[in-house]
Amino acid sequence: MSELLVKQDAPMDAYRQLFDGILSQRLAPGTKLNEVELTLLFGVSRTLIRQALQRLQLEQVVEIHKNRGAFVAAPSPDLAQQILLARHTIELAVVNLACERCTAGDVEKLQHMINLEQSAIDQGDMATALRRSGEFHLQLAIVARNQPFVHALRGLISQTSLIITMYSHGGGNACARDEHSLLLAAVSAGDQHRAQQQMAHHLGHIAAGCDFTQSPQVANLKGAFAHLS
Amino acid sequence: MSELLVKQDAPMDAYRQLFDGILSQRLAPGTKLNEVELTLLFGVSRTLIRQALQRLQLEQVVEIHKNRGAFVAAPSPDLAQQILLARHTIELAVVNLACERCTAGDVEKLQHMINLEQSAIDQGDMATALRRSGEFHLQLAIVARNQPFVHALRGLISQTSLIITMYSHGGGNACARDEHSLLLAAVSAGDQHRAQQQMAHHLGHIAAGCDFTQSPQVANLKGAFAHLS
DNA sequence: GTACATAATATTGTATACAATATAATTGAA
DNA sequence: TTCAATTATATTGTATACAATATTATGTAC
Repeated sequence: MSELLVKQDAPMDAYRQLFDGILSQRLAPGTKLNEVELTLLFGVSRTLIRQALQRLQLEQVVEIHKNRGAFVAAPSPDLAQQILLARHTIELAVVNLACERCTAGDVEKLQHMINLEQSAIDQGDMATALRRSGEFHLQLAIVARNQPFVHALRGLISQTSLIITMYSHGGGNACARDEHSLLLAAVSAGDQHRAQQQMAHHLGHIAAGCDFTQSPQVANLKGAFAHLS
Repeated sequence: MSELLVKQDAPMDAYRQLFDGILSQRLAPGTKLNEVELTLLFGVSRTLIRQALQRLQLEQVVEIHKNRGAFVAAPSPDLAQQILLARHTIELAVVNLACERCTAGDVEKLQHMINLEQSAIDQGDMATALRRSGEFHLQLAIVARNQPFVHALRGLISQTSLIITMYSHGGGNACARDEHSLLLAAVSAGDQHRAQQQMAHHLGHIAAGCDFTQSPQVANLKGAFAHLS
């Protein structure tokens, strides 16, 4: 009976593996995503690989250059700031709605996600923590019951992960748990003003932890040097 | 020499034809989009048709049901209101940025688009007018110089067209030209407060022109009845 | 005639084959 | 050696072939 639950959705799997790889920082910004390599890695044909890549492109996590191939996105400093601004706008609206519509069940789920994020931090797994942090924010949009916001935020949160990878200098986001907890407290209390303040403060921290003045460190040379060993 | 300019980007063409068809209301919400039919219409293989359909799906203009096929999206009343709310939030932010960044060239381009929209109205071609109206709003986001907003609005504007097709009862959007002109005046003057007020008023008109209480009129039965004649 | 079961067809899902383009390697000349 | 031109290779773009699923049609029992 359990075998029935292992329904393998091949196209979704390829997409999700790539997505997780990027958000877990195993695939650095700028990395070339060779189609046949991915074929061998995931055991599906190029058709599905290309489907996954196109989807990731439309989420702005991957860039596809005609006849050149797909690359993990590497947002410029200018674009990065556009992304953070857009996120700011949408998340303020989201948290506002969430205050109105958050149920007891929602609070429980959000609290659970905070705990998961914290346990990743405790284990020193910052990549997982970053991914979980993003999932918390996305869950807020789900609680807000606005599908377009969920859709837009999915891309923006993913891109934020790339931005942090590229521009953040260290421990600026260690305080995330407290901030998420404070945010959840305000939301579950239905206090829109305080929730928006918390969200603005939280997103401000992310931006403050980044340095956009120096050119980004695109670490895609790693693979190019690997064959010399 | 002119032949060189006719560089046919096949995948984009298929996408654009479908997109225009939907936004010009030639393809009603709920219409089944048969892949081989589209193959014959556009003269490209199913590969490119499926690419275009996937892209339209990610813009939420098309729904794809596994093993069932693709359909022109038909947002429910609930989803429709989520879409209009999201659009409201983003367009207010956009118009705010546009006030700060609008150049003389931008004003000229926006004015030109208003004129195009008006000429379509004058000719009684409301489908084209609706499409041009959407292009004006999208151009505002371009003027705002925020790529994520452009990206999100592209989908939201397209979906709004579907919503108007499904739920709007007639001449509610005839006043569009005046409103766009007033909006442009405020933006080019850099008057953020007035521009936001105009935008809110304008989007309010769209929502006011719709009736979400009665169930939507999905006109995809037309084809089903055609063979009886 | 209706309802169900079964077979035929149509449609979508995935993999592969071929074409077009870009990248890398090789050769030759200055 | 260095640069350019050319060939060879690798990679992406598109079309087609086959597999899996859904839809429709047919037939039979009641």
